[in-house]
Amino acid sequence: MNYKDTIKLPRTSFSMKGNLIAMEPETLERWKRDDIYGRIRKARKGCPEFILHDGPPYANGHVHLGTALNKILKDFIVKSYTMMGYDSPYVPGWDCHGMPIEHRVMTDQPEKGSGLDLGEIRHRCREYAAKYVDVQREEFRRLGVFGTWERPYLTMSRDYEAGIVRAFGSLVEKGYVYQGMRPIHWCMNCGTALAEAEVEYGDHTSPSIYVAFLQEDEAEWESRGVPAGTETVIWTTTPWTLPANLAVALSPGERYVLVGSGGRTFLVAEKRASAFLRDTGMTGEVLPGTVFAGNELEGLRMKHPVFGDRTSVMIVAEHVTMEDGTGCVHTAPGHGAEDFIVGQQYGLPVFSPVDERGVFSGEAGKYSGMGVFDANRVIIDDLAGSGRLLHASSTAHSYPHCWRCRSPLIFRATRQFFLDLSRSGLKDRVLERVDEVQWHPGWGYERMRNMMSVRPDWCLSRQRAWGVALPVFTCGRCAEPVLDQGVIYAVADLVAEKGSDVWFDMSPKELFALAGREPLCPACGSRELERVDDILDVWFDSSLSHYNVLKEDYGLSRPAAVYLEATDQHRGWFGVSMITSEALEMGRPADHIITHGLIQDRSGRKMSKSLGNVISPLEIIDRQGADILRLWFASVDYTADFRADLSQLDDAREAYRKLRNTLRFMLGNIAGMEDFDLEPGKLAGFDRYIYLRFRKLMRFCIDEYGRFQFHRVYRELRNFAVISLSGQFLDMRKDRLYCGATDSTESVGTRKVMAWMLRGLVQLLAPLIPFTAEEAWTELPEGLRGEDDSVHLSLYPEGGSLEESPEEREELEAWTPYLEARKVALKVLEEKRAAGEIGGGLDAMVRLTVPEGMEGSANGEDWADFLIVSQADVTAGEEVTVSVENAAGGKCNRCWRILPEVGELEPGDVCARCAAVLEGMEPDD
RNA sequence: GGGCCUGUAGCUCAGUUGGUUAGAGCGCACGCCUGAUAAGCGUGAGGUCACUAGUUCAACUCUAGUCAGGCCCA
Repeated sequence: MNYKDTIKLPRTSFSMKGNLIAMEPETLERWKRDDIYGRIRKARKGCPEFILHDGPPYANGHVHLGTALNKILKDFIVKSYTMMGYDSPYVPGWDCHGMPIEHRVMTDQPEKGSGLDLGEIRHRCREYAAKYVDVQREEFRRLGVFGTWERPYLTMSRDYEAGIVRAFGSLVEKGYVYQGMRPIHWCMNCGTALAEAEVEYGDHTSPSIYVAFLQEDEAEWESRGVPAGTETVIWTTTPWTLPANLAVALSPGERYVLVGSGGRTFLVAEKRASAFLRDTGMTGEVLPGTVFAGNELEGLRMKHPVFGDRTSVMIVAEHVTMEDGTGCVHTAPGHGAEDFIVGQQYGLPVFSPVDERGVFSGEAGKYSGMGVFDANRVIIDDLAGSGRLLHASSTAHSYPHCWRCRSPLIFRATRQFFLDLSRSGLKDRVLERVDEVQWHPGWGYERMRNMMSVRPDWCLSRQRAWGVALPVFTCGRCAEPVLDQGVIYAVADLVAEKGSDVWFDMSPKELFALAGREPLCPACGSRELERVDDILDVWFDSSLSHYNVLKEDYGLSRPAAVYLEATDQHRGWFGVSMITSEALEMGRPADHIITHGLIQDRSGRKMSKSLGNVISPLEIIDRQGADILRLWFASVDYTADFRADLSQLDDAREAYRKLRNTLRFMLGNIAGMEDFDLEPGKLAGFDRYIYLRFRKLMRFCIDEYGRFQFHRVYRELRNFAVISLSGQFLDMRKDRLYCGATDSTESVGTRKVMAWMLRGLVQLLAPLIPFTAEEAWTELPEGLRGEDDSVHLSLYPEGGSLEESPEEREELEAWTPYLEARKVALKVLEEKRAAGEIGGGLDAMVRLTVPEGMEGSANGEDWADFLIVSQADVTAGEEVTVSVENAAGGKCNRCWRILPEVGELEPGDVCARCAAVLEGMEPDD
């Protein structure tokens, strides 16, 4: 007879396959319709706050894998803390100003942006940024990330821009802002500064000259062991920068030697001596016995090669290489980035006697009025005339050009505005704040400290179009900067009303009028002021999110609990935020600063379009679903760089499948239950074990969520599902669930503990796979689910209720020998199976000996059930021994166990237990 | 060149204060079940713990260095 109709097989509408591609968008729709995020906010109102403050991604392009990782990690935190009972709002933001967008807008123009006026450029940039805010917003939502998507913060919003101006005013008021000089790429044809991204490198032919510097103060040279008359040789391809020469840089650790040639003595690096002779065509040799380390010559002075009345000083610099030239590097701080930095270290002035058209100014003496490239010839001739020139030729090399007009660029120092980090001990104060922050992982602290302590003053001004203007002026008469906080604050108010474009539309007179004053230069009394139309560095914009966003308007407060960004943001957003926060006297912006690694391809290389190794998160979502992507990210330790390979996705999918099937099986077996009131004390045998194990699991996962260790949560959940549930508990309980009497104490206990675990499991999974968890939650019987119709509204058990008592610990440990005995038995069963003596476990009868005291039962569990065999014969012995033979008796046609009584009862083809169950069933059951 | 970081089975991760034959899951191989079935169960094979020196009775774990890679600077 077929008894299939008399057993209770699992029944559920929770399908085996996820079909996430269809399900997720529906769930999103439902969340939107039900305003799930708004309801969470309401439900947690008044609870302790836990604010994760969003570092704004750049509003350009589609979401890539790294951005997705960042947002998903943030969502893990927000969702888990919400379920821990915190009020954890999430306000996403976007960084909207800046070069990449401006560059994009300009290159999209047929004529590379020529002909567009400033207002039009800014307008197009704004539209471009707005477009990508929309694009990315939808992509982020699709990931299942909860937040105020309908009201994010944008650095280009009027409020935010006004906040930038106001904060700038405050920094001016506190005296942090000053004007200084700094060299930048300059196009003398367009008369404009260029950002690095606008520079195109291409071939260019330049002069190539060797120039010998004469000593000054020969006695000092001799005291360092350098013979009088020794000439220091430099090599350069930009003769026109020689008038601005202030120093010669040597490598501190390299060896320098004297080369004798034609009766003269030259100082060059040992490694460059032969190349020097070869290139100049001179004959000569290294003079034996005299070697100097670069740093032994520091501070010596030379006569300036073109201006006899000026001097040049010997310095040492790390950037000096032995790849070309003489190892003695002509240094003009006004004409090179490295020269500028080393010049700052030596306190050299930033001398740049070249105007915006590339013409020498009055400071360039006899060259005044000449174009710099025209002056090359003249300078070379002068050097030849004075005997300073050792050799001249020309060389083709890679040289920076203007992206727009293609003409070669020059490096030219310009006036820039800086934030003074030494003012009021600002840097030291920031370092104190760094001490207050909890860094995850811990080395973030070292990194931030080291970076912050060597950080130079922050250059705030940029000669670009797309950003917030520095609200400052210069005097038309004396050229001094005019920084007026009163005007700045008045401008901020107007920006709040009309946006940051207003600056460019108003005259100095009108702008001062906002503060009720006439323009006036405090230095010279002139009323002729000029607007500075520089914009602020975009880092300044985003650094102020703590100031502009962590406030009541957004339902937030400061400091934030968490900042979470990739490790490159130590110098970026983390660093600049710490600076402005402290400069504005607002303390630290966040309690915890977490970093994640960067995403690379399988071999550790950066992902880039040109390498063709890019993995798109959007593609993964389209093909597999957001929960798979999220599970993938949950599985890795994000603190290290993440070598992403699509094959890892197979593993995430497998994990998902296993978790889903486990939920499905449990859902199927609790179908029809109404009473979910778990009484742990009444649980017996392995039910009790699994109960204690699950308590431990919950405790562990909630702790690890608290510590932002998602991959540990993932690992434990997955292992628990695979080993403890699927491999042990559920497998072991199939007989009872299917064939046992539904209303027996054992069946009821098993179902209750299973239902309880199911609910907990769905909750623990919710932050990681929010869509699937929600789907499972809706499948839970109402009595189990409780009042929350969304899993994301539900709360984890209080920490205290999960605390492990010593008794509980002991009780759990008591199971170890039984589980070990089970392992041994399974192994012997496998041997018999391999030998062809048995097939399934139910064919077997196991004889085992176990240590004294274990023979009665498997810790309250029937040994045969525990081993999933038909019969077990257990006796006390010295150690665990197992032998397996074919079970004797008849096969019960209902439960498939082989038992001796089968055939001796009525009906004749079932066991005693099944006979009794059948007896108790209603006829039409 | 500097600061910080990473390197344990094919993959993702554990390895507690240095202490017996380095663990797990997945994958793979083999087998079982056919009442979780495009499911479920079991067994097994996989690692000179990047490398080299040192400290120690003992090092994946400590020290120094090397190699490979990453980020930020220069």
